[in-house]
Amino acid sequence: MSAYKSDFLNVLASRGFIHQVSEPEALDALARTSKVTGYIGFDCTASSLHVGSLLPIMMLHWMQQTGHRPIALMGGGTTRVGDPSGKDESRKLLTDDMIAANLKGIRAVFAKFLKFEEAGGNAVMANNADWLNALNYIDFLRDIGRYFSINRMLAFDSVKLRLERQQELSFLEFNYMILQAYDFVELYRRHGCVLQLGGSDQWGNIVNGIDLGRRLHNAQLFALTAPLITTSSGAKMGKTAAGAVWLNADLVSPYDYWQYWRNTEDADVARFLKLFTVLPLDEVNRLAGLKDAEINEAKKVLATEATALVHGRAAADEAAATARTTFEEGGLGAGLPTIEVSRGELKTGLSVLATFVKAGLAASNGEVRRAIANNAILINDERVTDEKRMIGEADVTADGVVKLSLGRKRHVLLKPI
RNA sequence: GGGGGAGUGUCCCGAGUGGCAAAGGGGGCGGACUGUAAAUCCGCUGGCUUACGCCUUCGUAGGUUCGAGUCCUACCUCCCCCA
Repeated sequence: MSAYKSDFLNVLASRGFIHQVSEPEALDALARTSKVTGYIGFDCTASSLHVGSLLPIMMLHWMQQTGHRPIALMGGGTTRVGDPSGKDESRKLLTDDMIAANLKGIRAVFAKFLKFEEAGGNAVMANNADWLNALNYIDFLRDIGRYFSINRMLAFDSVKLRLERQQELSFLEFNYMILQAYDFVELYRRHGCVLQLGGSDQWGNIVNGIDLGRRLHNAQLFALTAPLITTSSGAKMGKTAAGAVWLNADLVSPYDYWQYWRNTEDADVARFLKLFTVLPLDEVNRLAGLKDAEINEAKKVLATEATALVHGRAAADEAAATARTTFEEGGLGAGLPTIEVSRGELKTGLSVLATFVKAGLAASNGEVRRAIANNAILINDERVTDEKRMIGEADVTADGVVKLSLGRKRHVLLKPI
């Protein structure tokens, strides 16, 4: 199904990771005969990566699995500049403290997907602040800047779009692509890295690095980009009403993470199984063949496997079990999100409005009121019609909790302590 | 430096004659139908309030007015034309 001879490109291609490759034959040959070192840069713009970043991480994972060496590059330096690619407006400048904190949050995720030295693997974690922060402006301009043509930079999409839409592009951001190109070359020097992977929007930035490598060291470097993943309905991956689907457990619980994947649209199941799980393709194809209601089985596998990658097998199984008792048996899943209240408060009685807000199911009392009017509020699976309804000790079930539901999908347990 | 235009509901786009909590989309949430899917239809989509109502909101700060998103002044930001 794919024309590649190397395991590396074969696996990526057959699982749907490849959008564009520069000089595919040469890279294929290289990957067949030697250990390739490749990297992806991750900017530290938030305290956690989200589902959107999963695709590049999976590429690094497969890279290592097929016998090569992945580098996860933290953008400690480039985040101080801000990548204009795909952005309509300038990003707010992050303070160095924020960047440092974000970097810390992001870093931990990689150990789940890659084997670093401490785990007996060859994966490398790097931070471009290590070399970018030390640059001297004049030296940099003379050594690197001389190779960049403004004429050509203006033609890059990330720049062109801003100019065409008459949106501000600061000189600071304009320099991002130069720094990213420099990163590539620096990693080539330090680690013999010859491949940069990334999302399709990174193509231009990566190609710049290839050019620079050729000019400075006569090196042959390669680019490989992944397609932009949207759902079949065209929505971007990883955004829900509650916000981004973060990978860190303190931001999105394994249960909610599992639910995110469980609710995948039918048309996306096969594609997502290939991209976001490590199941063998045979198994993926079998699951993808399921039709109609049976495809729900495939969705559960997708949810559990995807959750296991990020949060571990135990958490994934627990999320699956919670979902089963909650949705299929109509019972109380022990793993549902839980909030605690004192018995004293419960004895006095809690208002429905305040409690649902406290449970995070609604943002304001008004929202709960509207939800009640829409028949969306349930206590112990019983519809609430009176917004003055109080929650008291009598509502505590035999399981020792009160089940709060917004609609049929979102549940929170209220636990007296 | 001169002339012209723009900034709207804290997700986005976008209408707005002095009576405006502010049209219409998209997105999101909920309901019906289903399979925790899609499509479709319906409802909701500033805060507080049982409610009358009160409060906050149209770039910022003042002003005119019974009343300002709308008119006036200054300022900020962006865009276009001229220099």
